[in-house]
Amino acid sequence: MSRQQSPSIKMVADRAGVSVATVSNVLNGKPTVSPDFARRVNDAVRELGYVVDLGASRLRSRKAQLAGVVVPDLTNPMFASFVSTLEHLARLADYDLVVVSARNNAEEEADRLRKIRAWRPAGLIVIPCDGAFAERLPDGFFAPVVLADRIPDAAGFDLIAVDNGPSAGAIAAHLDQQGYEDCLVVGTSLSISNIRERWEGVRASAKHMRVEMLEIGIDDAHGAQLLEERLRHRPLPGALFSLDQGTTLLTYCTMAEIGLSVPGDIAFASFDEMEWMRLVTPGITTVRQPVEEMAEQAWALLLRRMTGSAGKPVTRRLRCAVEIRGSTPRNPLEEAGKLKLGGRKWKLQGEPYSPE
Amino acid sequence: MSRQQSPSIKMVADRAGVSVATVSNVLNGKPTVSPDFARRVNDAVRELGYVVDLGASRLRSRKAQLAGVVVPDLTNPMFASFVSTLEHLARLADYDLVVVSARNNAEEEADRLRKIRAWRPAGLIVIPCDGAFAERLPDGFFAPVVLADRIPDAAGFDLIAVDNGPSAGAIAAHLDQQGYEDCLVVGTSLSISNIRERWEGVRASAKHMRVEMLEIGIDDAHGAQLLEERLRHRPLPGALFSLDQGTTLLTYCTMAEIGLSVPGDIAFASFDEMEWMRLVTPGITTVRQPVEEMAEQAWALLLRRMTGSAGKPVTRRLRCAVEIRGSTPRNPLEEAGKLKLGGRKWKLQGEPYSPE
DNA sequence: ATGAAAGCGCTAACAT
DNA sequence: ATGTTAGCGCTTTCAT
Repeated sequence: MSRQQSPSIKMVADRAGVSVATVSNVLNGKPTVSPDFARRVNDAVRELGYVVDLGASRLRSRKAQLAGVVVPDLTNPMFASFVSTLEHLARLADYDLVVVSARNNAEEEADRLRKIRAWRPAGLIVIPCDGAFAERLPDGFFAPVVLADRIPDAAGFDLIAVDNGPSAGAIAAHLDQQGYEDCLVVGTSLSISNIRERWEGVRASAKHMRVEMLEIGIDDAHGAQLLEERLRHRPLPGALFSLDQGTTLLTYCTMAEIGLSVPGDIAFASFDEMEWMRLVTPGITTVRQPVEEMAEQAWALLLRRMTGSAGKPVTRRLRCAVEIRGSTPRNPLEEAGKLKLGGRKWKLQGEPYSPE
Repeated sequence: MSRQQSPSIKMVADRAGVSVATVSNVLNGKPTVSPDFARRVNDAVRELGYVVDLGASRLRSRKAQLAGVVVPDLTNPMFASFVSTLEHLARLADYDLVVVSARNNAEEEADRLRKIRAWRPAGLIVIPCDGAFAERLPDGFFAPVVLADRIPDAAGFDLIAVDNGPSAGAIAAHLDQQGYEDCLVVGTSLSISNIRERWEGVRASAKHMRVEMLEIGIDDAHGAQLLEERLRHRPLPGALFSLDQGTTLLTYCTMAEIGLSVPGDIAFASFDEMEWMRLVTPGITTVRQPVEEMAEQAWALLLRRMTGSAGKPVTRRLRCAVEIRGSTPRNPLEEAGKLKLGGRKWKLQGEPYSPE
């Protein structure tokens, strides 16, 4: 197999019998080319299978039309969906995208962030690994950055996230109204802004219900152990609310393993929707995040910056949908006549809002 | 916000008081630079936050160190995992990756394939949308291409896939041994090589059991209708085997909607493992594909080609694991004493093999 | 060991 | 309307 070279603009020019400038003009749709020349160029392009060299083109024209995307983990369906939507939007705007995953590792994120600069992107969309993102951004990063999903410790970035607090609060209020007296809230770590906001939301909204937070960390094995200890301890809380995808999976499996049935022994709700949640019986009550919309807003914010808009960093929050299912029924243990609310389906909807 | 330029090698050279050639030599680890100069250069690099411009570097050095990856759909967890593994491997080999999704659309795939040439990748790993892939590859594509997961109609590519036939056959044999007399096999379309191979595998391995193929296409709404029609028709088959992820989801929901219980009314098995399959009760019997290994092999094959290895296209097949769960119990309707086999857990494992 | 200069493929300014 | 030429940021001879 002989490794051939890609044809260059020079070869196209020679074959069409014109100058390279004319080829470039045809390719870039400059209106000053005669139809005859244009045809000859297009023929040559087709015959050679010529495609412009983006690297060279960008180098010379100083036009970027390239954005970078950094996510914590591509195998997380939420982030995959985020990236997929961005890809679509970028294509519509005739931008290229360089996508990298930090593989859930802050060091690797720092490395990717450094490396991605080598592509000279016109802008960056990042879902940071954790709040310390700003420290990992190489200083003197010259392109605009839009952060999504997770809130960094440091200000100064355009930001798009969901309304973690109110949404988690809606679940807590629901459990409250269903008559549960205590709720175990489980999440990886309060050092992650999302988890912190959700926990605060729960605390603010649980009127009658006692709430208790359990941080299980990122290590699944250790987390499962902590969780199992708590679930074997008595009294067992009436309800369990898990604050992120990984924790939900771990929790659901752990409960099954130690023989706790949902909702017979314990009610169960989750932040983050997964497809199996409507397949199991009963279905799991969840908060569904508007991932596509988050991607759209992130792209809109970045595009604004890349096309030169200045001004103070913007923060936008999107509303989530709360999906009430069978895993959080009216508390059967509750004393009769105590609370009489508890609808079957809520939906927080309406325009996204900007807190400031 | 003043949009600053990224620093150039020239600025580094000026600041360090050396020539650009020396800076380049330091950056590329050439051994001929004196320690003193190297230090001055490194200091300047750090102070300016300089990162090489990959576009310019690649243009001049004619070194690629860049591979393209095209998958049908990033939101499919299997493909996401494939990409994530590739990303890791590429990084280890100091390659960059350009990842694009065809968004389940052959036209878009063709477009991305054309577009990705502009990056001048040294090679391509593609999971094609369908068998007609070769027609969509621009002629005169100058880089080596490795195809994964799906087999194209035309030969001439390095190929890595799973042993669809034997694995699907193992499920069919299992159902057979469990005493089911007829099995409805459901998949999107036999025009997709995977589905075709799986169906052939089923046909070859079902000894006593009658098998029937239902193609439901890629349009979910229409597919659900076809499936519902068949499932309302009597006699209902004793077992259902769904051949791909999308179909499995659709099938499982449709069965639930029309009130068929698994395995009470019908046994159920699926090709492709999803996380919820061990969470529902009973668990779903599945074939689990070795996605990571497929990515590793794909990368190994491509790397071989990119580093100049010639020779005939290679085809490799990987073994899948068959996971027997509660959704395919011994057939309760079966006449006593007819068949007495049916173990609880199979695993096809061992070295991957190459059929030729 | 270091620097000057050429040139990768392309676009843009300018000349014709 | 077309061609000529300079030069984007970098690496690589080739002098020194």
